[in-house]
Amino acid sequence: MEQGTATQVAAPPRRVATIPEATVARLPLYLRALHVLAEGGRQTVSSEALATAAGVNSAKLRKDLSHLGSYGTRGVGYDVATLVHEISIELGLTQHWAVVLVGVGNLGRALAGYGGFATRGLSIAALLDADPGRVGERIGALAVRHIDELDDVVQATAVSIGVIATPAEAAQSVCDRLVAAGVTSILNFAPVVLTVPSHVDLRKVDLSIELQILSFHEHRKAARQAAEVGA
Amino acid sequence: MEQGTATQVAAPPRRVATIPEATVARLPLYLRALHVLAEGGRQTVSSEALATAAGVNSAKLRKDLSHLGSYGTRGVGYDVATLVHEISIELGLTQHWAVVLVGVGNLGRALAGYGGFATRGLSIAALLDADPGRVGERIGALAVRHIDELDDVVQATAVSIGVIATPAEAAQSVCDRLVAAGVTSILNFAPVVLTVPSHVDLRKVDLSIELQILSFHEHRKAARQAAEVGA
DNA sequence: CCGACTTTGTGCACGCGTTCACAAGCGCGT
DNA sequence: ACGCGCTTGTGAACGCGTGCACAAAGTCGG
Repeated sequence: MEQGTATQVAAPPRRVATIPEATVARLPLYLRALHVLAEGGRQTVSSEALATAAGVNSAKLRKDLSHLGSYGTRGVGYDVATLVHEISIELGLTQHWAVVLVGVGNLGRALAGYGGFATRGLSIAALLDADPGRVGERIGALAVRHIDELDDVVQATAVSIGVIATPAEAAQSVCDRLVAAGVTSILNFAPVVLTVPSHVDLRKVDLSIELQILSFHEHRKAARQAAEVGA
Repeated sequence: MEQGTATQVAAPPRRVATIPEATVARLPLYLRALHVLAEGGRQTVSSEALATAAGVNSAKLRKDLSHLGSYGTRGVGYDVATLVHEISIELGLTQHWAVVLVGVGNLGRALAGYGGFATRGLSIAALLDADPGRVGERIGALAVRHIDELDDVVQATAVSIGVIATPAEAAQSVCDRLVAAGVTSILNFAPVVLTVPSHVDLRKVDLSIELQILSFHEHRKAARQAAEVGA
């Protein structure tokens, strides 16, 4: 998230219509709900209905959408098709992004096959792995290639997003190689803290963390019940 | 997160040492970093060092830990073993939680095999699937059983946490069955918004959302560069 | 035993995000 | 043509989370 040091001209007063990070994180949610509505033949939708479908509060939804512009009609709601289009533009999904996925273990395989993973605008350009035993294996339409081909792949298909699904030990090394190859956004599934230069965007998903948070809440519930019985 | 309606006695003024949700979400991070330090033979660690290892700010770390109590020593730092213990207690990882995983597709298989998934305190009690073709298949130490055995499994092994890794269409139905069977915490990997009674904790992980957020940032970076060149 | 140094724990201020509540705006029926 | 009802867009208040900066508290060397 750190801006700093890299770009010396630094934030021109030019309005780039700054959208809050929290809003950006919800746009994909809205987009998914809208796709479902569109497939159901729905033409327009109210903030209330869309909010319910997306699992959020309607006021929040309206404020989020207001950051994109005024695409609703008072008394009617939002045009589903228009909103899909506008959100897609905002998320950059109207253009094509090539993704390279490194690490074809259980998780990597799952990600490669994940339907919603390659939503409109995003597509996996290559699957890479360090294990020679896995190289050549076909997963869906793609064959697994060796990690040493990373530079070629990035060059050839203009990859800008990398996904790391390797074991924790290999993650930082793979991350460095991705950065060196010119990848500027990285999604990390390995349970380690990665370090990247400030011009690279890094996001992480840790499957075990969510489970531990649930454990906490179970623990809490149990403690509360015990207290009630005791009281 | 909604409290409401279910528990009629509602929040006794009894101090249960309320910990901020944001802190809870970071505790697993600290725990992981501490385990690494402990394995490296480290006895004590300063907030500065631990913060770096966990990828957060040291002031934030100290404030987070202060919610658990005063386990640090001024001028020295925190005792690694003590901290591991205290965080484990807080997260409820000192007791045993049985997890049932529903949906043994690519993702389910990955989760079942995920090392960090079954951290201390959490273990997968059963793998369930609706597809008869998958029933009987062995994954690691467990055999896949049919979803209809859900109630038996929950009864027999006191399952309190359910993980949904099914296709989107099946998720709500599976969720309802989990709730009916008595599961009180659910982690959902299916890309749909699920509805649960207020006494059930629900968390979700959506793999494609993170990727779309990266797409947004790539898009932004591209737009900014274009603006700079134009200027 | 004392003083210098290190590191925790926290009071405080600030900013972001959420929610309420309502005026402005639009369509539709009459 | 006009008012009624519905829905958006947003101003304002609030609360949570973050980060700074420092006093309190402990260690260690002399």
